[in-house]
Amino acid sequence: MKPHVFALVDCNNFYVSCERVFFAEIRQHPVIVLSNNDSCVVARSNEAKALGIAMGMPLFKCQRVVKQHHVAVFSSNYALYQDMSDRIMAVLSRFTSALEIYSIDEAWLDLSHVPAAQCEIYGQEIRRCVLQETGIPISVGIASTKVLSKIACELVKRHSIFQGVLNLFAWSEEEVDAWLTGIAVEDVWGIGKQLATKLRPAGIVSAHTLKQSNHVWIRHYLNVAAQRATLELQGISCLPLETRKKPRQGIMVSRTFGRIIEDLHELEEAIATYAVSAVEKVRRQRSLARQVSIFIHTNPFDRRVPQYARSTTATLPVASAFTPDILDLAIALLHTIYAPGYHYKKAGIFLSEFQTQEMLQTDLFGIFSLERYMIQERLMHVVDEVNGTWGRHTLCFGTQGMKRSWSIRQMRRSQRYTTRWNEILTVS
DNA sequence: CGGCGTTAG
DNA sequence: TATTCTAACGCCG
Repeated sequence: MKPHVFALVDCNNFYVSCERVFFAEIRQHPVIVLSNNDSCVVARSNEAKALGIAMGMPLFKCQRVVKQHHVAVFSSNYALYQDMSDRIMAVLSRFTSALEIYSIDEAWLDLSHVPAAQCEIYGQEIRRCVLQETGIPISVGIASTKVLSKIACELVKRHSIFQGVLNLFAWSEEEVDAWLTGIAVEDVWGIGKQLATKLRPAGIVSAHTLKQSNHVWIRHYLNVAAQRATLELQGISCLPLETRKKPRQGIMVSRTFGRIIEDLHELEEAIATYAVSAVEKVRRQRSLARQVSIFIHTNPFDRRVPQYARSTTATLPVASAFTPDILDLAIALLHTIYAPGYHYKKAGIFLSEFQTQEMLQTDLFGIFSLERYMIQERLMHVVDEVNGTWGRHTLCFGTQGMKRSWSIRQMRRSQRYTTRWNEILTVS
């Protein structure tokens, strides 16, 4: 059997790179992108990393450095990033018959059809095309397992000598092991902080020492995830390419508010808004949800105010993707956990116990009106179409409110250059 | 089976 | 003034 050839494509500092595509002036400057409410740093350019700005750091903790070094700061613009991601994935799909889109900025390609000696050139060609067609720089790691291709990609980012592509097939085992010695064990994909803490007393500190250890012992001492990582380091592929996109098992929509909410009515607006969005996602993957959970809580970081956090769950008699069904239940649930007098800071909804639309139809004969179900489905389809074409808030439910003054604050969001005609880039 | 912890991006 | 959001999986009781 031919060995697998995995190529991991990882976009460099993805959100920052997206902003730089449309803003040439900041291409050599330190740049960061912030999370919702402009609170935490979620993406950094290399220059920003060099200034010591850490991932996940609250903005207020690095405000001094940001001012002093004129760091360009952006709110996150997910419409832009998702659209750029779609374009990149479309380019990648031309280079392989099996593409696994792993995240918004990462994908694996099966390169088994490419001779090992050609893989580096092939990777360079992928890189050139993505850069030319989208403006986004990428790193490519090529190896016989997913974990090794992750490490190859990491080495590419650490060492500019690789010029964006590293093919581990081109190296001897001794040479690969030498590189693995320089990778800390917690930087191996699947080994996080906690597992690394348990491995270190056993003398396992690097990717190389993990590779040298006995995978059965690792399995018992830690867990199956660490065992798989060990085997993959040894070149034994345990993590296959997963090209078939599986529907989500649960869908969560939650937000920290732009300000404190005390009023039940405003909490209703928030829960309603998140519920509408969650059911849209359920419909997009052609599922129906049976279980609805909601939660609300105060700001756990604020020691000065009394804390309150509750969640609750209910199950629909029949799974549904009809927004009013979920919305009514969510609001009823909210009434059961709301307590007046608290400063609420965050709320969310979690939908689960999915069924496919196809399965439900066969289960349903005789249980309830199929006719009514089909009318509801068509109504939701129209709503989705209108909102898809004219913007997310074109057709809303009354409970969502009109002002939504509690919603997230974004002071520095760039234009949605690629998805809104009225925000398209103009050249003068 | 539900709750919790860990990992990841 | 101020601390993201989402998802999967495995372990444990």
